Amino acid sequence: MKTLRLTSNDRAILLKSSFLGRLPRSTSEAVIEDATVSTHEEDDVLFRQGDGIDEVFVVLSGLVRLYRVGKDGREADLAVLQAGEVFAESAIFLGHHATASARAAEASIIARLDGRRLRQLAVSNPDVAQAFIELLCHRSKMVEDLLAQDRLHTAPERVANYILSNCPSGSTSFSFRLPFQKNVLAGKLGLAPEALSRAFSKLRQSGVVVRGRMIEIRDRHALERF
Amino acid sequence: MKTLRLTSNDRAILLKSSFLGRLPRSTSEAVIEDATVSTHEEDDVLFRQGDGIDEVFVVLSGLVRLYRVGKDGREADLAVLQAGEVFAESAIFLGHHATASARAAEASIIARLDGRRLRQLAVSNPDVAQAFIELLCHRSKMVEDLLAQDRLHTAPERVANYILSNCPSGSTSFSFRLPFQKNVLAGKLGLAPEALSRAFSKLRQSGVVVRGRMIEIRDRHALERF
DNA sequence: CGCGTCTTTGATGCAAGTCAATCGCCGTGG
DNA sequence: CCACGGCGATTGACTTGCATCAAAGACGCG
Repeated sequence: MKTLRLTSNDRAILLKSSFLGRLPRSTSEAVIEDATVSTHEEDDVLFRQGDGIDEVFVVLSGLVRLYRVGKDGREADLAVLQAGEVFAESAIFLGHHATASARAAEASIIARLDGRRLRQLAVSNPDVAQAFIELLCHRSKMVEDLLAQDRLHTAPERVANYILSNCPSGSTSFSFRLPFQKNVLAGKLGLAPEALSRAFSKLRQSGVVVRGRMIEIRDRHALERF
Repeated sequence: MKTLRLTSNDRAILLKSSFLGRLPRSTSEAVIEDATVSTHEEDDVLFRQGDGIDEVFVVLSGLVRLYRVGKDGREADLAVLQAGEVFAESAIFLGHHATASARAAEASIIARLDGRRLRQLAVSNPDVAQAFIELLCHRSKMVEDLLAQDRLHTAPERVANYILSNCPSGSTSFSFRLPFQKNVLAGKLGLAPEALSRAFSKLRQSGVVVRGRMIEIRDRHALERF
């Protein structure tokens, strides 16, 4: 891990991030004033569940997995975060402890915003408070979605829903590129990699073609019925 | 369902609720000024996923299940809420749509707080914004906990953890009363009732005795090891 | 071209859901 | 007071979905 300065590209991503993107430009510029940046290699651990942290993290590039570990060492993903996404935001309000561990799933660049300063801003500036509230609402909804998927759907159904969520509702046929390795997708969906593979091959008969990271949907409606 | 006025007992519960309890007394008194109250019988639906709602709900007495339904009609619980707990708080910030359905799991009394007024307060009063932020942080953590439990632990382990979470860490032996029917507990843990039953009987050999709603733990440490 | 890594496929085992039958508890009414 | 009926809880038998282990196949990169 190496610490460095903010490039102008980094600034652009920060300003469009799921948190700062909700703020008026002047405010967000002020917030990133003292941001720090660090680079991490694949598999670097950013923090562990229970660690004391007082920062909010933003992915500038790369991929971060948020997970909990069971006592046998297995890791269950709670979220997979891409450029522009924010994480660990509740730690700064909740006893300054990480509620999960975080690890780079590929080489990544991460920005950190000081927790104390953000808390001050949240009281003095209603826009900042509002942005936090909306961010947290989205976070809750994300996790609720995951939980509901886990409890209601089988592996092929979860995969179908994931594909559909990456698919514009207009067109009947469509194709897109997975934003990460199948390995990581499996984790995000709460599946073993083998189960993901089998799910894909079951979906082939509903018109889903997988080649490498490219996913092709021949008939959106066949998938929805699934 | 019947609408009625706030009793003084209701007020006391509201003021200690997970949301209003974080506010200075003068503020929280103002917030509940225009609260409305309604009673519901067991199995009454309060709202369905996707319904337009612009209120925050507080359980005054009884029990409410928050759930999503799969397309086969099965219901997966996202939370089970008791007196003093707040729900649907993110709807008022997130497009005024319920992200889940809610149903009384037993006869219940529910208070409603006007969404528009709360949003106004959240911008004008930093304390209110802060209370929302903390509430949402807790909500996220709750759901994350559930997801992690589902993904990392077997049924008996989840039940053991549930028991431990109702158990003071000091004493080695302990007993308590389930706050609701086993049926409901099963739903909350993401299990079929039969699976919960089997889990309990597996835990008997670790010193857990179940009689009706009473749970008795003979040796806390045996459970922790499980 | 060859090697390592990611992915797929196959075989097997276990956890939990489902269906069905029984049990226990409690309240009702004879 | 006891018999009955109803409902929640338990138990058993079976099925299913997924994890796991092992091996082979595909892909990318040096």
